Amino acid sequence: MSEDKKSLNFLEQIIEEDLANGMNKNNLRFRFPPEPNGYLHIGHTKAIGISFGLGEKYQAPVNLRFDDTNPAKEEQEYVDSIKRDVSWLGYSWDKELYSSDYFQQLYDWAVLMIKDGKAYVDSQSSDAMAEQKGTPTQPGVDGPYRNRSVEENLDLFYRMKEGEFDEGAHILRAKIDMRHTNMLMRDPIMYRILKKHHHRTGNNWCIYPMYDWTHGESDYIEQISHSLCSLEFKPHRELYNWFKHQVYSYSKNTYPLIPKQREFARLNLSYTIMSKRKLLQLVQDGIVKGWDDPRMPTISGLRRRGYTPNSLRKFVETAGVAKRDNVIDVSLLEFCIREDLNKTAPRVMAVLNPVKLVITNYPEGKEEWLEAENNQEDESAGFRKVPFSRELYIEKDDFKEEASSKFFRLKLGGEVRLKNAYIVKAESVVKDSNGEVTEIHCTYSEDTSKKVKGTLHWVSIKHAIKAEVREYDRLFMDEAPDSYQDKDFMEFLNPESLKLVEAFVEPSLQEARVGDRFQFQRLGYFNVDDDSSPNHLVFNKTVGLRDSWAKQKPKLEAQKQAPKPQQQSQRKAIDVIQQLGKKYTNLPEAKQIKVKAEIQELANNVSYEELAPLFGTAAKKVGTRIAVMITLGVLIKNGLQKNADVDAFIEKGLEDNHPLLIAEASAI
RNA sequence: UGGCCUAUGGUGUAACUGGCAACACGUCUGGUUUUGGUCCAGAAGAGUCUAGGUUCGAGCCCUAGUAGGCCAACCA
Repeated sequence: MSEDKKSLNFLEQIIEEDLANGMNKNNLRFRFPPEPNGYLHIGHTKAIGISFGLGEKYQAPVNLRFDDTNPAKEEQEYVDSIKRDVSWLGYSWDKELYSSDYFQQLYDWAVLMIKDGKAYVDSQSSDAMAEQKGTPTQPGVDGPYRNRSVEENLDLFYRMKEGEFDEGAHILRAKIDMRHTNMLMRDPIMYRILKKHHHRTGNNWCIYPMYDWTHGESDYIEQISHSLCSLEFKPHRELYNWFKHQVYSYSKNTYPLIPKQREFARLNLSYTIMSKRKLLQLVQDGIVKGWDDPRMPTISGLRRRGYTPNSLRKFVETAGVAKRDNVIDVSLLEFCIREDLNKTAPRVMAVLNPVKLVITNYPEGKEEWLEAENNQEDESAGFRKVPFSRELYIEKDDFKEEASSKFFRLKLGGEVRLKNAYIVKAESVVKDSNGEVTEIHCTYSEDTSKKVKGTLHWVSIKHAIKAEVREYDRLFMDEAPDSYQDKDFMEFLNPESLKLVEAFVEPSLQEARVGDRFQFQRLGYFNVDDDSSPNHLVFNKTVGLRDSWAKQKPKLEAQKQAPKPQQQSQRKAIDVIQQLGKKYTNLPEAKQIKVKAEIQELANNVSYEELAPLFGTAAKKVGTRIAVMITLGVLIKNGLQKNADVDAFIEKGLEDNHPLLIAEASAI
C-alpha cells in the first residue's frame, strides 16, 4: 500500500496544478511531433519518454504527429523509421497524424486572418525583409507592403495558392509588431511558395505553412492539452499563443480547449553529437555505415548495438527532466544497459584474443561435455553443455609468465580455475622467434573443490566456432565535440571507433539468431548483428563489463614507476581548519569542544598570511568564521601583533548574532 | 546596446512549496563469489554562483551583480 511518492518533475507539477484547478482528466492529451527529415536519436527518446510517459501515467492519449510542412527535406523513409523506433521503445500512439492533413483548415483560417487585417502578403526579397526585421538589440521597421488592402491581400494569397507566382515572389505574414522585443513577433512568415512534391499531399499545394503557424494550430485541432517541447522553443511560446488566440476566436465552438506549451531542457550525452544535420553528415560522408550504425546515437543504432528498449527508457527516466542545460555522462547509459542485460542475458564463453593452452596430462582425443549454468541471476535459465578437450584457447591477457600477487590470472607455476571445468597449473611455455608466447603447457587436476583466486573463460579449439566480433569505441574523442565555435566536430572523430576481431566462440552459439543478446563471460555483453548468418556469425559488443582490474592496472604501474613522493605532504593545516569550521555549528556541544581543541592544535602551524584571506569569509558562513576566530586567538597568544584587519574581523565577530562567534571574539 | 531562460557534490536530478541538503551514476574501502561481473556493507565528496535584503529561520522569497544558454532561416 506504501505508494512511495516519488517527487514530481516540473511538468507533472504543472499538470497536477491544472487538474487541481478544475481541468477534467479526460481532457489530457499529448503529442510527439517529429519532423520526418532524419532518424530519431537518444535525445528524442527523452521527448518521447516525457509525452508518452505522461500519457501512460494519466492514461491519456498521445498522438504521433509528423510535422511535415517542408517538402524539401522530408521523406517517407523517415516516417517509417520513426514509427518503427517509437513502437520498438514500447509506446503506442493514439492516432497517427500529419500536419499536412490540416493544410486546408490552416488555409481557411489564414484567409479569415487576412480579412481581419491580421495577415498580409509581402512581396519583397528576403534580404529586404531581413533588413527591416532588425536585430535582437534593434527594433525592426514596417515594410512597404504592410498596409495593403484586404482585397489585394486576399487576391494575392489566392493566386499564390493557385500557383501563379514563382517561389520567393510573395509570402504571407502575420501582422503583429515590427518593433516587438521578441524577434519572432516581428510579423512572422506564415506561408511561402514552394513548388515541390510533398510526400503525402503530392502536388496539391504550392504554398506551405511555416512551423509557427502550423505547429500550434495542429495542437489546437487535435485538442492537445499540454504541448511539451524543448527549451529552444521558449521564445516561440509567445507567438504560439498569439496564433492560437486568433484561431480560437474563429473556432471556439468546434475546438474549445486551448493547448498549453511548456519547455524542458533537451538531453545531451557526453562524447556524442545530437544534431540531425550532423548525424546526416556522418552518414553521407561514409564515416559510419548508415543511420543504424551501432556507433550512432540513433535509436536504430542503439538497437542494432544491442541496447534494449527497457534500458533506454530507464536511462531517460533516471536522467530526469528539468530546465537547465545538461550533459549526461555516457556511464549512466552504460549502467542502464548492463543492469538490464545482467538479469536477462545468457552467459556464454568466447575468446577474442586467443592463445593456445595445452593440458599435457589430459588424454589426446578425449572430450567431455561439461555442465554450464546459463545465468546465475536467473534460475529459470537452466544449463547447457560445453565441450572440453586437451587443447583450448584462453585470452592472451589472462596469462603472464611472471606477475605480482595482484594478478589473479594464470602465471607460470600458478593455478587457476577454468570456468565450468578443472583447475590447471601452468608448467611451461612455447615461444616463437620473436619471443611471443604461442603455447602454454599446463597440467590439470580433477579436484575442483580447491580454492583458487582466479577463474578464466576458455573454448575448446576443436569445437570452437569462428565468429566476427565488432568492438566499438566512442565516435568522438572530445566530451562535447560540437561545442567549439572555432573547431569542426569532425576534427574529433575517433579513428579507432570500430575494431574487427576474429573470435572463437563456444559451439552453442551456432543457434544464435539475429538480435539475440549474450554475456561473453568476463568480457561484456554482445548481440548478434543483422549481418550475421549461420555460417558467418557476427557479434556486436554492446558494452563491456565493469572492470575494476582495468582500473587497477594503471595504478599499479604508476606505483612502480614513481618511487612514491614520500608521504605526500599532508593537507595544509589551514585547509583542515576551514573544513572543520564548515560543520562546526552543526555539531553537538561535546564534539564542538573536541573540534575546537583540534583547531587550536592545528593553528600552531598556520601563518598569519594564510589566515588573513579568510577574514573576508561571507557573513553567513558562521562556522568558518568561528574557526578562523579560534585560530586567530591562538596566533595572538603566540605573539601575533594585532593590526587593523585583525581588529576589524574581531569587531565584526562581536557584532554578529551567533553566540558562539561572539564568545570566540570576545575571548580574544 | 535588447529580450527571455537557467544556476544545488565530478555528472544528472530531489528537497513535501521557508525548518540547517537527499537519491542515482561515477570514485574509493571491505566482504561474498567457479565472471576482477552481480550482490552486500561502508566511505569520501555540496553550506546550494556572488553580495546585500526580508524572516526567529532562506537552496527555496526580494534586489543587484556574475556566469552560461536561447533569440536576426521563405528550417522544425
